[in-house]
Amino acid sequence: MSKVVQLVSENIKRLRGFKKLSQKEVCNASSVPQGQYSRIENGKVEPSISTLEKLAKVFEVSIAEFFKVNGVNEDVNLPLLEKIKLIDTLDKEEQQALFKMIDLAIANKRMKENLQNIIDQ
Amino acid sequence: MSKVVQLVSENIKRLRGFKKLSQKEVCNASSVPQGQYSRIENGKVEPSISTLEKLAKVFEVSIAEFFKVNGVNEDVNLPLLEKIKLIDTLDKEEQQALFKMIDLAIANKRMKENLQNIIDQ
DNA sequence: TACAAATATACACTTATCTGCATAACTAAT
DNA sequence: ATTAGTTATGCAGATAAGTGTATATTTGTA
Repeated sequence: MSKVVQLVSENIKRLRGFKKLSQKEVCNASSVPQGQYSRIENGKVEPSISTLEKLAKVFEVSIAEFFKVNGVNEDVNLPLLEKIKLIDTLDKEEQQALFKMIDLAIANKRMKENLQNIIDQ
Repeated sequence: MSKVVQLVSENIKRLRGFKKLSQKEVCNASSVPQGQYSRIENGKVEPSISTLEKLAKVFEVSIAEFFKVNGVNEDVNLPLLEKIKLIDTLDKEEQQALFKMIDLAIANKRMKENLQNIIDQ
């Protein structure tokens, strides 16, 4: 199997692990037979675009995700938009934690502004 | 044909135009028969990963490019985007602090995944 | 160890892409 | 209008993915 097919299969396996789903669950949600899905995760076949489409829907990602190399350090100083995409891939809990901090920082800023206004009066 | 296949075919056609190549030239360089290539550009078939791989090489792009809308990946969480815009209104120091935490969360996730991959092997 | 769930494999069959080749349809320029 | 270049379409055979069903095989756990 080609390097790319290997990459796709690894990404699919990784995404399933990330979503904490069994093959059966993915297959029920995507209507891809479990046997075929197993072959895909093991790089035994080249999944068609149609199949990738079904799986991307279940994993809630773009098909492009399947072809991305998740290099280790290539996202240290990404532009803001890239960060947003990455936050999307985090666990719900971690997302919530980040949101709380963001909200806190914003609320804090607003409070400062309000205090300043009062003082200025 | 599905929306995605249409997208892929449009992207391929766009890339060929961008490179100012004829179908024949692309086909010579990729060893994809011209007839088949024409069908791909017109969304008559779902190109396989192998075929996309050959074409990506000629166009000097990642296969992921074929699945991007307007050449840009725009599957972003919109409410999150709004929050990020608010970050823009913060002080530089607070922005940096938040970004550090975001990077930390992302790095942490990457580490977990890598560990998981090692365990899975 | 034994049992159950999850995953991998087997087989027959269907369907679709891929290929090679041929040729039609379209485009542009002389 | 004719020619040359480009793109679209047709067809038959080869190859490979998809499906359904069944069954090994592995993994986790009591």
